[in-house]
This record gives sequence, structure tokens and C-alpha cells, in this order.
Amino acid sequence: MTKPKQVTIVEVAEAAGVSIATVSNVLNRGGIRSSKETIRKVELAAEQLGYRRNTMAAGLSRNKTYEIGLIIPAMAGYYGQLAEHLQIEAHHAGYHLSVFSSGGFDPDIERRHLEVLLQRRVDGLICHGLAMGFETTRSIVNSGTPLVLINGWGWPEDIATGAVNLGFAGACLQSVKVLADHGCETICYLGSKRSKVIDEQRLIGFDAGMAQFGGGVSQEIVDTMGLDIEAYLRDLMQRHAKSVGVVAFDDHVALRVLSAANKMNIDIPGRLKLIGINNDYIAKESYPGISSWDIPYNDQAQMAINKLMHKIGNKAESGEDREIEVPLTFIERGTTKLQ
Amino acid sequence: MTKPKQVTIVEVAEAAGVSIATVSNVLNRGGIRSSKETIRKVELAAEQLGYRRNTMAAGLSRNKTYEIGLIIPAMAGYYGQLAEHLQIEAHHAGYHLSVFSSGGFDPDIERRHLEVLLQRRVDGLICHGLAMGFETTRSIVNSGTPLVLINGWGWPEDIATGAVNLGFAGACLQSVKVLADHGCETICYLGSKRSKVIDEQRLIGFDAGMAQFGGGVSQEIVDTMGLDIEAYLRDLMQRHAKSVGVVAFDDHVALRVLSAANKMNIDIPGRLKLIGINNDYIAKESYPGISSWDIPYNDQAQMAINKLMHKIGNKAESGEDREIEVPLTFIERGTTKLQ
DNA sequence: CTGTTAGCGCGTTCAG
DNA sequence: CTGAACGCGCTAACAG
Repeated sequence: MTKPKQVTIVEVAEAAGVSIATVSNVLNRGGIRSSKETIRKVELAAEQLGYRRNTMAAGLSRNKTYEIGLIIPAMAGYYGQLAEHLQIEAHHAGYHLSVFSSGGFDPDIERRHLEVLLQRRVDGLICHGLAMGFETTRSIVNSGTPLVLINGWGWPEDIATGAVNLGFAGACLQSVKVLADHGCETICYLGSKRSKVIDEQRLIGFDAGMAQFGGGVSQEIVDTMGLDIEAYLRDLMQRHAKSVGVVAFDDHVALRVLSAANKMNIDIPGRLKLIGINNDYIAKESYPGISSWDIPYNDQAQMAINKLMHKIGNKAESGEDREIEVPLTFIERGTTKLQ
Repeated sequence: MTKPKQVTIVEVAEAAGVSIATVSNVLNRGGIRSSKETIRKVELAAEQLGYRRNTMAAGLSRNKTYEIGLIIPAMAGYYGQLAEHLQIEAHHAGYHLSVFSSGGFDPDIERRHLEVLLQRRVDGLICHGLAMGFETTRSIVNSGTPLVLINGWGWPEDIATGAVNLGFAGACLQSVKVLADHGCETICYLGSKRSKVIDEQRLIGFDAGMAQFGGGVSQEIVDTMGLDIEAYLRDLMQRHAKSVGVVAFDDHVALRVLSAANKMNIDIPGRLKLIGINNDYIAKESYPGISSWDIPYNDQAQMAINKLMHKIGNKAESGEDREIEVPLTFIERGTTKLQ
């Protein structure tokens, strides 16, 4: 199956009895400056011959692809959701978004995808928290292709055009407040070093929250990597007779805690109060429902695409900050309050 | 920011003091037939100038893109996982996979993505259960681009080169057997009409299972669209004094059932036994763990890519069937058996 | 082994 | 409003 030769504008031009320039104008430039009659003829011919524009030729010729590349650590959960929204927003802006997963923060795969996208001459790049270091990234993206970061804090301006970050710190800070207000005598943060930068942000918020609202409340910081949640919980409950609060890295971790607690018959939210992040569907559908922080996917996607468009169109940055912070919204459910 | 002109092989050729053909040979054709010295010179020049091959020009020239497109209904859950594995397998085969989501079985978005991919002249297409009809699909994919379906049953040969399908029917059939063996007096299938074709497959298996193993066992078939699970469960338990079995559409639905049961203090697996499909992480991490069917992502991805490669390379179909069935594996957990 | 040349399909002048 | 001609960056013969 050698690729069957596809029909080109030349053939359409012949069939319609006009020149290729005319065909190009009618088909790919919104029918500017052409007589109704010509337009009809061309469109008919194209339709009948099954003409389909060759993106490569077009891109090559005008030095613009109308494609933007997205690299995320994985397809699951938050990343995948964001990808969907970005795809939609990109489409609204007249661009197409190609999605690549770096298979869970693998720097090598990440580099490979980046390289491929640049070889494609994408007009822009959106990346979620690059696993590569600054230097490596710089040496790769020095081509002048605009790069917008998602959840990337403190990147140098010569690499990233800007960043759109979720307000994890604020969410964690407020989580501590909620738990403290509910009378927890100790508050634990169950982190995940796998997502380094995000974990850091959450810790910043947690620490700030403890400093601000944690008077007389003890604290603990634990990483879930290889942690036996059940054992940890048992130990925790033994050490504290009254109410314990847990801020989980995300709803995934929260579910594990919840399940362990259910198994051990720990009273929720009486003895144990729990807050997750992401507002995954599991948060809504577990029992009890997990209090969590909802992510405004739409906003984040819109802002990211806008930022990119500004840069691509060389428009002024419209006075926005280089790093935008998008706040999350608390959704309270059964793990922190009685119905 | 007009795109800064990128360096081309012409410039590399000049810098290295050779012809562009030589540069092309060295850089993009695996160093075929070139003196060590020339290779060194060219590579050095390319390195220093920061040369990056232009995929569009290459693809245009050789009429081959080494890109394959994937369209899935969504990024979440099974689809996203599969996409990751497909990406890896595609890479092993020397291809790149661009992923597009049709935003939940939206035929319009699906068509748009398909169109874009064909305009890119991808070498192959992988689609998960197209929402479009046969006719529409045919009119779009008649370009001779090989198309492999994932979970597509009974598609005409002139459209799809082949299909790699998960053995949902077999899994449901066996689920019924398991529940019947465990002494359930009634067995319910909680479906989801949203995923039409998949729901059909599951029902086929369920029906076959009831016919084969359901002697003396009553059955019920319900759709979860807009269903009040808690109310349904209450009703179900009232109508049946002994053990009730539920085959859920997937682990997502299973979790909702599980949560409702936990809330109502229904004994699991004593009074209610539950089996999901997909073996999502929620199945492992809920309490009790949800018995489910594990999906061999690797196998399915490998087979899909192989099928596509065979067709692209015009190799014989190696005697394989056009529709391949990949079996699932039962993972038993707390919702069907006591620890 | 290396250089020359002719396209790949389309966008864009610039005369008519 | 139309048509001929050139160029985008690269590959694939074919000569040398």
C-alpha cells in the first residue's frame, strides 16, 4: 500500500478551469477576492475530487503551522482533564493541540517529545512542570518558540514566556485553617515527592497555615512513597486521643486514607478529618464524600492559551503578570463535616 | 516575534564545506556511505549551528510522515492509559503518536480531529469506537490511510484495516458465573448507554452468562444514566432477602454502588457482591477492594501497533484475524470474597 | 563516496 | 480578478 497519491490544488485547478492561485485563494483563504461563480466552480471541483489540503506544504510555505504542542506527565487525572480543556481553547483560537505524555516525569521521554514538536515547527509549547533542568530546557527551547508553563514556579524569563499556576499553596493554607477551626489537635500533611514542584507548593501553604492558624496544634509531615497508610493511621490514632486532621496530597491519596480508616472503623469525621485536592470524581463518589479543592480547568486552560496567543501574535502582554495564579475552590463534604 | 529563521541544511552544508545532499545523508539517513571525516565535519557544523530537521519538509519530500494519529473519547481512565501504552509502542516502531480526545463521544469533534490528522497526512490512524456512523467514516477515511480500531466490533473491511478488542463479553460471562457460584439469588447488570458499543458487548456476555450459569437465578438489567443508586439498592435489598450480585459497567460505577452500600450499612460481600471492570486504581484502593477485570494494556497496544505496521509496510497480515480479541484477567477482592 | 538536480504541495508575489 | 513563476527545506535518483 504505497500511499495513493492524493489530489492537489493543481488537479482541482484543472478540473475547475482556473489557476492554482485562485484555488488557493478560494479554498484556504476564505474566498477573498473571487467572483461568486469562480468560488462555486472551485468548491465543486474540490468536493468532487475529494481534495484535502496538505498541512505540511501549507506550513512549509507560510512558515507557520497553527499547531501547538502539549507535554504532560501523564494522561490520568488532572493532567488529562487539563489537556481536554486546552484542546478546546486552542481550537477556539484557531490552533490545534497535540498531546504527549512523558510517562510520569521521565526526562528522557520529555526531551524526545520536545524535540519532535520543535522539528514539527509548532507555533507554541505548553508544558506541565518540566522534569528537565533549566539548562537542558534552555538548550532545547532556544529556538524562539514561545513556551508557557503549567504549574511551573520561578522559571527564568529567557526560557518560559510565562506560567499559569494553580493556587495550591493557598488551598493548603486554608485547609489547615479549616481543620484547626474544626478543633483538630494535630494536623498531618501526606505528601508525594514524586511530583516535586507541586509537593513543594503544597508544603509552603501547609507551613504558612500552621504558622498562622496552628496555635497549640501539633503537626506532622509524611511522604506517602512506600508508606503503609494503615499502620501510620493506627499509630496516629494511638498517639492522639482527640480529633486528627489530614491534608492529603490529592484525592487519590485521600481515598487510600479513607479506605484504611473505614477498614479500621475510625469515626469520620469525628476522630479523623480529611481534606483532599483536585476534586476528582472519587471525591464525590466515595463514602463519606471527600472534602476537596476544585480546579477551575476552564480558567486555567483559557489563560494558558491566551498567554501563548499573545506571545505568538507578538501582542503586548496586556499588562498581565508573567506568572498567573489561579485560585481553587473548597468543596466541603463528609470527611470534614457531618451532614 | 516573527519566527526567527531556523537553520537549514544549506547553512550546515556551507559551514561544513560539503553539499546539502551529503548533509542530508549524514544527518537524516543514518550516516549511510560517508567517510568518517565528512560525518564528523557535518555533525560538528550541525551541532554548532543548532540545526534541527524540519519535519514538514522531510515529510513532504518523501511522502511519509512517520506519524500516527490516535482519537479517543476522553483522556480519563482506560482511554488515557491505553494512549500512554500506544505512544510507547509507536515509538518502538519508529513512529510518533499524536493524541486527540473527542470530548466524550462527540461526533463533530471526532470528525474535526480526523480531518486534521488526514491533512497532516499521518501514516496511520487508531481510533477508539468511532461515534460517527459507517457512512460518514467511510467518506472521510477513503484516502487509503490504514485505520485500526480499538474496541470496534463488526466494522466493514473497506473502512477499518482491523480491530483489537477487549474481551468484555467473556469477562461479563465469567462475572455471572462467579456470582452464581457464590450463591447469589439474583444478579443485576448496571450498564451505561453512553458507551453504546461497549455496553452492548457487556450485555452479550451477561446474557450468555445468565443462560449458561443462571439456573434458578433471577436477573435485572438497569442503566445508570440518571439512576439514583441508593434508592435502587434499597429497593433491591428489600426485594431479595438473601445474597444479591451486581455486575457494574466499570469500576467507576462499582465505586458508586460500593459507597451507597457502605452508607446504608449493607454487608459486603455477605448481602451484596460486586464486580467491576477495568481494575482502575480505585478498585484496589477502595474499601473493601472491588473485584474487577484487569486490562492488558501492553498487549492491546502492541497488537494495535503491529496491525498498523503490517498494513503500512504492506506486509502480509501474518495470518492474523482482522478482529483480535484480548482477554481480561479477573482480580478478586473484598467485594466478592471474605479475606 | 560526494555533488547536481528535480520535484513534494502549497502560499505568495507581480504582471496582466 | 487571474495566471505564471518562484521559494519553503528536504529527499531521492542519478552522475561523477
